[in-house]
Amino acid sequence: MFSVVPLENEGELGSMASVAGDRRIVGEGADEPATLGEAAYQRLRADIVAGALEAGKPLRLEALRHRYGLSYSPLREALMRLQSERLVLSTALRGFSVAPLSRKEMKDVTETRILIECEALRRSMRDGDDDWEASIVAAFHALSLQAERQSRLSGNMEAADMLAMEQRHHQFHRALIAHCGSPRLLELADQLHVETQRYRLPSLVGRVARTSPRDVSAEHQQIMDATLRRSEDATRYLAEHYRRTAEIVDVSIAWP
Amino acid sequence: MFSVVPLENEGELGSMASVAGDRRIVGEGADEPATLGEAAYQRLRADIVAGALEAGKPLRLEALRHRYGLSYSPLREALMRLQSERLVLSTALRGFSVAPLSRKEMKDVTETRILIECEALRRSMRDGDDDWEASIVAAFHALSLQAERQSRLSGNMEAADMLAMEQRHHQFHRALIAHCGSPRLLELADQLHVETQRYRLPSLVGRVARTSPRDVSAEHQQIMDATLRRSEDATRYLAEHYRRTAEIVDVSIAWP
DNA sequence: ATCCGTCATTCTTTCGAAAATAATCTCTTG
DNA sequence: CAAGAGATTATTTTCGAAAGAATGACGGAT
Repeated sequence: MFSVVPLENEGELGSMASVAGDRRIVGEGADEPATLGEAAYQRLRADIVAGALEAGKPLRLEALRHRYGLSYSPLREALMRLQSERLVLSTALRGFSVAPLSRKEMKDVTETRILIECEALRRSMRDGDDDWEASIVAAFHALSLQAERQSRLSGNMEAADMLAMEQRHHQFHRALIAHCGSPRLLELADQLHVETQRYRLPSLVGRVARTSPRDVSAEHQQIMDATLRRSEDATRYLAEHYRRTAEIVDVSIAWP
Repeated sequence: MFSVVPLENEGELGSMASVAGDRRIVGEGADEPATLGEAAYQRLRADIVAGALEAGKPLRLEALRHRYGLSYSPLREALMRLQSERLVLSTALRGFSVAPLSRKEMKDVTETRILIECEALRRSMRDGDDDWEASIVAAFHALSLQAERQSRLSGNMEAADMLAMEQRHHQFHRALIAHCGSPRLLELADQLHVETQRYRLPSLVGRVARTSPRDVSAEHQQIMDATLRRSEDATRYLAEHYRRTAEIVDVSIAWP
């Protein structure tokens, strides 16, 4: 059922979609997409974020059709959506291409993300209740456990571990801002998160990124503590956290 | 070539797309869309914003097909895009519908817009040059002229005038933030602007909105002056401006 | 009457062939 | 040898028929 034809560039990561396994309690969970268009969207998105579809390269319909075993319609729909999310570019009658990466773009995404998330964090701190605090602590703990395991098995950082780590990380950051009360802000944060992933993931898969003696856990701890005591410091730490990451990615990527 | 079938509800505004006439200097300008999908997107968007496609109502493909004289593919692509922009909702195998309007939504859009535009204004004030200032003054002047004309011909506020006014208004606000240096922020502002239009336009077309003795021009003047002297007041006035508008729309709409 | 299947109907989604357009190549001609 | 017209190929875009899913209606059993 999975015939992933390698589409021009050799996909060193393959299709990393469908992170969650097949556990399903009732009819709930990260269920598989009901429609082929949705599936196309998810797989394309995952492949772009993971770098399996190289930035800047054109996306030929025929190639995609073979790669994913789908017809034009669902593919075009997915590409249309991805275009709105800035992961794909398209020119009128000349088709689609993977949106290119650039220093400038990364800077813009990072700063916009800081703007959005700091505001969301501020509102969450203003209105957050006990459950909100609890979910932050929980997410932090889960993240710590994963990081612990990771550092013990250091050396062979596999793609699967990477993804697990990445998910915990995302969940922690989302927990922080979850109580902001604005669906729009949360959606924006998610979207910007995906875009930053494009920059972080590929630069981490190969090397173990031990270039800088950075204690990410400590930074998270700091953000959480400040958040729980509802201090405006939290937003400062958060901004710093994101800027530092961007800085490291910046120097570790071979820009085009 | 134009057979606009009225699709269930009687479109009292018809398709208000293609604001700019047919002037075209070289090959430039607000040219017509190169592809049917793009055309579908623009017309659907215009019709939703103007209220010609009623909020909450389902969008049956067959009806759209007749209304716009297009086939499924371009329509679905357009709807997919509009979904990403929150103008259209869709459920897996149950098709599309016009995104509903709600007090809560409007509040959220307004506040998010304030967040984005105030930041963009701040950055513009920090980095703006002489050309930037000049374009603001120009946009303000054009807006004033239009408002002048409008108030003289008061009483019969036609849809065309409404649109012209709306455009000048938008151009003024865009000029303020144009020099922020972040494409993303500008795009977000545009998107949020479209969403707020949905709330303002329908509530203005029928009545002349003389419910409140509001001097909008004065507010614009105030914002511009503060901006030109690079005062932080500008962002406060801007926020107030948007909140006041939201307030007025709120009381003048018969919420569902 | 209420609940549960079954069937018909309506609507969405998908497919791949056909049309339209861009890109590339060939063959002139100045 | 460059430049341009014309033909050829590659690719995107559009179409409408066909497949697939949801909704509603009907009828029988509880």
